[in-house]
Amino acid sequence: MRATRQGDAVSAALAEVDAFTSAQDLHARLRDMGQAVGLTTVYRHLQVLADRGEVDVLRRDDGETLYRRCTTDNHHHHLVCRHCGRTVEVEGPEIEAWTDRVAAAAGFTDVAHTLEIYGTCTDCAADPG
Amino acid sequence: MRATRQGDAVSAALAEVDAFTSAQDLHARLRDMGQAVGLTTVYRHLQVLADRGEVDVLRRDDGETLYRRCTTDNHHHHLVCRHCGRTVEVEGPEIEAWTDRVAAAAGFTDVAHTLEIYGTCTDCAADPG
DNA sequence: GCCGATAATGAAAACGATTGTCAATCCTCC
DNA sequence: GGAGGATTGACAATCGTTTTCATTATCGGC
Repeated sequence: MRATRQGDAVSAALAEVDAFTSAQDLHARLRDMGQAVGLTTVYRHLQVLADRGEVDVLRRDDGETLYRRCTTDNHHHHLVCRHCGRTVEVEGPEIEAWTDRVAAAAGFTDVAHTLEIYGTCTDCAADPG
Repeated sequence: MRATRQGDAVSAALAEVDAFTSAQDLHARLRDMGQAVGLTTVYRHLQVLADRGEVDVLRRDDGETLYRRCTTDNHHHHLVCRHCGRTVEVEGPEIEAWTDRVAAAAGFTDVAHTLEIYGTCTDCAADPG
């Protein structure tokens, strides 16, 4: 992919945000930064980054898709604040072992899993605004 | 909620399907059964059943929402065939303990989690058509 | 068994996130 | 400094889902 102002801007915006963020939110954030990028283009870059495994993808209950640049390349899960989106990455080898064991017991192959933990972070618990 | 032909039909259709099923799929299934129910009505009943905890809800990667009448009322997870939707319910007390422990360590409160396991069931592995 | 209040239905329109279209624009390599 | 091909972005289209609202059906009271 070519280096473009828009691509760089999307990557930079992602790097600045710790929380899981939607495409629309990033679009607005870029506009506010004076780095306006078309919404379509934001979606496109997010898709490419997701395909490459450079961002993690999460789907909110209401259907909006959230993206986040994670710090580790290892398989991990997320502890996500349901108010502000702030996220802690967690690893749990015992979880992987458990899911593999359960799936094998049922005769399932080609196994993958999704696990996300939702809660209220300390900041949001202190300031429920 | 009043007893209606449509409500009964939706519940009956759900009872007949083992797999996680979409609203649109149920709608078509009902029509084929000669028990046609408006799509809007199917959505409405599914929403009510989901709110009551009588059906479990799952979101597919493409955004479609899937529903399933589960056999246990206990908190459990799903081992879902990504080809046919056939589902095995699994419980994992150690998972609950782990997520609670991890969340507490990070200071998160009001914790919940989602965990689904996806794979290929024995039937679909035998007949990849 | 009938009636009326009111809940349920469903066709069509609205909605919202996302994706496709396509002409204009921008990189990159020569 | 082009030429050529990828990238952009305004707009329209898509698709699952929800809302609207006039019509229909249910059920408690008579």
